[in-house]
Amino acid sequence: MASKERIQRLKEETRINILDAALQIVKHEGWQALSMRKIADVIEYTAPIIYEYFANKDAILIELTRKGYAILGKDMTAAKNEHSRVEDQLEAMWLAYWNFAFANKELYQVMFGVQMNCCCCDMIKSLPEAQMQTTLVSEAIKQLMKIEDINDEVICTKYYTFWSVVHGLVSINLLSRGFSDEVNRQVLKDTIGGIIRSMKD
Amino acid sequence: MASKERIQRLKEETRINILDAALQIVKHEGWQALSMRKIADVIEYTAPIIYEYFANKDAILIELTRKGYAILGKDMTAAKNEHSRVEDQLEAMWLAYWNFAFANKELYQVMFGVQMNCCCCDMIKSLPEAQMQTTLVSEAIKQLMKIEDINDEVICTKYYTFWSVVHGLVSINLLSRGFSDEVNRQVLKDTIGGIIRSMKD
DNA sequence: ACTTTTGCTTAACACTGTTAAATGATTTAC
DNA sequence: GTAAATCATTTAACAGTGTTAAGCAAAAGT
Repeated sequence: MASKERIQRLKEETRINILDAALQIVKHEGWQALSMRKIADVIEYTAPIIYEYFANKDAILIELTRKGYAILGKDMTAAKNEHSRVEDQLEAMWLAYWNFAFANKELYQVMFGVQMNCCCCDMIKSLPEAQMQTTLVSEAIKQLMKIEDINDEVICTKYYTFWSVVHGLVSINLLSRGFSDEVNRQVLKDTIGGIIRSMKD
Repeated sequence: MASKERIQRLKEETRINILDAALQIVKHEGWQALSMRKIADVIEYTAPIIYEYFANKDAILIELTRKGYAILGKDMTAAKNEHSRVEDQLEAMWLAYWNFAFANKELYQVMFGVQMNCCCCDMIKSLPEAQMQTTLVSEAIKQLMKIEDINDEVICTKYYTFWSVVHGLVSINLLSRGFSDEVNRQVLKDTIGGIIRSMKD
């Protein structure tokens, strides 16, 4: 009767193997290349047995998402516990978030839907249409800052700050993580206003 | 010999039809549902003729990306021209960016790679693992703020602001739009520091 | 020893992007 | 006006995708 337990353990092991295989494939070839048959190849089975462990491909992605959140939670908790002042805790937590994203790029991508569905990543920078945005904003920043402070890197930093917060807000909303319009408008106004103020003095 | 031009015009028309059809399908069924055969169905041709106009599916996405940048540039320019003070111009431009994203959700998604590859959007909120992050940060925010200011909505706003800027930074970097590590660290530190300071007074 | 269950594979379906060959109409050449 | 060549378009095919159903052989239960 103990063999039942051994079998149960083996089953859990292949379940983990499936997840590991999926992550391994994604790390090597990207999300686009992940397929049931490739996972099966890695775990040395055929594709249909995966459906004994996961309802479908989405279920695998969801499980990896959960895994990601678990690690992120752990990392942020650890970061918090390394500091006593709340300010430091807060800063450390977001730094942990940042570090998590790059240490677990693939998990972050599936957790928050960050990925191109075409190979244009590096090509976009060469699109002339894509430079209008940068130019427009950079010009305004230049005009707003004191002459003695004008410095390409600081303009870049300011532009980047604007873009990050707006893009962050937008993408969180596009993935329907539903904050109220009230909150959205508040954040948008406050943050942009804040950055503008920080440039004037 | 004028028939050559007529034919040329027709060709350009179907080129536009392809792009329109693609966008239409995506608007109705999402990026995941976009296929060459469906595009062909809409323009009332068979799939292979699309390759007379675009090298492959990616080329269509890239073209839509360019279209998106063109609209975004136009919108931001118009927003700028409606104001005379540079501060107002800057704010209006980012508001235009924000509005563009929701008025052209599908274009924004392909431009900046914002999309889930599994249907977990609304389900994620119910993941217990996903709440750790929110809880941890919200706790810290609560501790840091004056007692009389504690208010669920303002905590939500602050949390959201943190998250937006960090997530924005992360996703821009994950799509390899390559700012230097120097700039990244600067933005991260400054912005987080700024938000923390804004909570203490 | 016979039956049932289990573990796994093969085969299939309906899709996907993409390419090559075939077809049929239109234009060009003589 | 007829023959040749070009053009637009389609059909067929290939290799891949997620997913399901049927089959099969070994193990387990009786």
